Amino acid sequence: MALQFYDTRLRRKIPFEPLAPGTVRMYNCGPTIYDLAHIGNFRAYIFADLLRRWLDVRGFDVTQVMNITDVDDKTIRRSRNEGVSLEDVTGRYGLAFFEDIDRLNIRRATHYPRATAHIDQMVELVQALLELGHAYRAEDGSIYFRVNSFPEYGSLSGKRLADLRQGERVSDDEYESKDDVRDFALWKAWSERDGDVFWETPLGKGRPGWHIECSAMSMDHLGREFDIHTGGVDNIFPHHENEIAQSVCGAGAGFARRWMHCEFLIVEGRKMSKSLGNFFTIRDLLDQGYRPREIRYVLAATQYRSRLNFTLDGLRAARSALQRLDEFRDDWKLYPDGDPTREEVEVVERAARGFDEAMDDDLNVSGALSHLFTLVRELNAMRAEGKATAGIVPRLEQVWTRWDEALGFVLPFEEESGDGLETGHIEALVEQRNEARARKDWNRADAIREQLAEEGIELKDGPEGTVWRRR
RNA sequence: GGCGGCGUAGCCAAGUGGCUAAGGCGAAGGUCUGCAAAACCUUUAUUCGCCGGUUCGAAUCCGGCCGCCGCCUCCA
Repeated sequence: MALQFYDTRLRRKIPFEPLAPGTVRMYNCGPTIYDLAHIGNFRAYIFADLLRRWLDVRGFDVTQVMNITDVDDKTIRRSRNEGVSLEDVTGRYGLAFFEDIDRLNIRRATHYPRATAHIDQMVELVQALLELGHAYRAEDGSIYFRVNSFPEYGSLSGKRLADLRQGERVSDDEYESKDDVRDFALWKAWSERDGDVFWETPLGKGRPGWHIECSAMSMDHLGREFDIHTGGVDNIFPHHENEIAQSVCGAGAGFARRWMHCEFLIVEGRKMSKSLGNFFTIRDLLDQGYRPREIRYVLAATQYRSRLNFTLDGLRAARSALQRLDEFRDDWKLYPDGDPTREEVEVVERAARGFDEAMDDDLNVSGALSHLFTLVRELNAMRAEGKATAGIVPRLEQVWTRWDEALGFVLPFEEESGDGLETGHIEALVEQRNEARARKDWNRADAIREQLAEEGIELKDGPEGTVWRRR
């Protein structure tokens, strides 16, 4: 089966063919850095990461752009509430964001453009929209996009322009000067509330609207037309709908070829919210003793278009599952010499194929994992029967590495395995202990085991020998 | 009101017309073992919210019902 992804606009899976063979240009809606991101946000970033990784594995040359929103209502409000500068707030939470994505083993995107560094591009786009008659300046000096000027408006979300009249909750005085409640801000004229956050531009004194940054930055870094645009389902309307309108009208091009959106997550079966006390940041979970790798596993293991039920139980289950993978890797060391058997080769190749097919089919990570775990079980069973051979290990290692490239949690993270102890030193002690055990000198053997335990090394005695692992 | 989604074993979660309904966690047995710790193996849904229908054949398609949920102007 060929590589295919679900397209939000078409509402079905379609084969993936990039605009330029062999290269993919992708834009991901990124964080607004006004506070710590929560696990719901990270599900979206993990989704983008899984997509990017799979395209990497599939041999595409990927240019990945994720925006950083560093000026909007929320960042401004926060800086005012704290009485600090906007840069203070965005600097702090921008740093936290990168710390968190590193911890979660999310690959760095090619570019992380910031809104405040692209004011010129936004101004240009708004000017073009004004000239083309798609935008107008309202009494308050703000500039709005005229939704009526774009007949295709609503095609992504499946909303018809005429239906959008309904929810007229226009009580907010912010909207008073718009011609039509459905119109949205491209440029916000400076107001008291903005304090010292403003730019003097040909459009006047003010700041950009939220939607315009993604249009300007994606086109700046990826061109007027690119392959994939991702985000959370909540971005479909109005954010992405507005992006399309601005971009297509302003640049006269197709903008994003396809749209992919990741579902929400809920926590313990309920919507995540601060009032329910089920609101988690990455740091909250780390403080409770959960590991980044376990968080990544949970966020990745459910197919991105399904709603994910995030539970602490699930994190514990992830720990057990990951431990099973680690044990399996350790056990390769014990496979007796010999050429790979036909059966072994079949087990490995079937799993390798199954994994690829599942991932090719709209990133079905759950399906891919089932093939991975089936391989673990089958090879373990063969080993228990003395039918596993060291001859299979090179191929196994190759496949395993590919799986880690794709998922990012198959091999242990560096930070969790390395502690500076010399391998030679450990193996010498293990050797000494086994000599002691052979002499039935249990005191000596136990002393060595304890010594190693204090250094964070765990021993596992089995019929084929002793393996050690860093805890 | 408009648009859309979901309901699969104790929990999480694939599968969306046809081999025996993936996989993980948990649980129960067993193996290994100087002790210990762990690990490994096996078993664990005659059935896919309920009721009808279409079909040679449905968890998968259609209709109805019950339950849960999302979006409808700045929330991943």
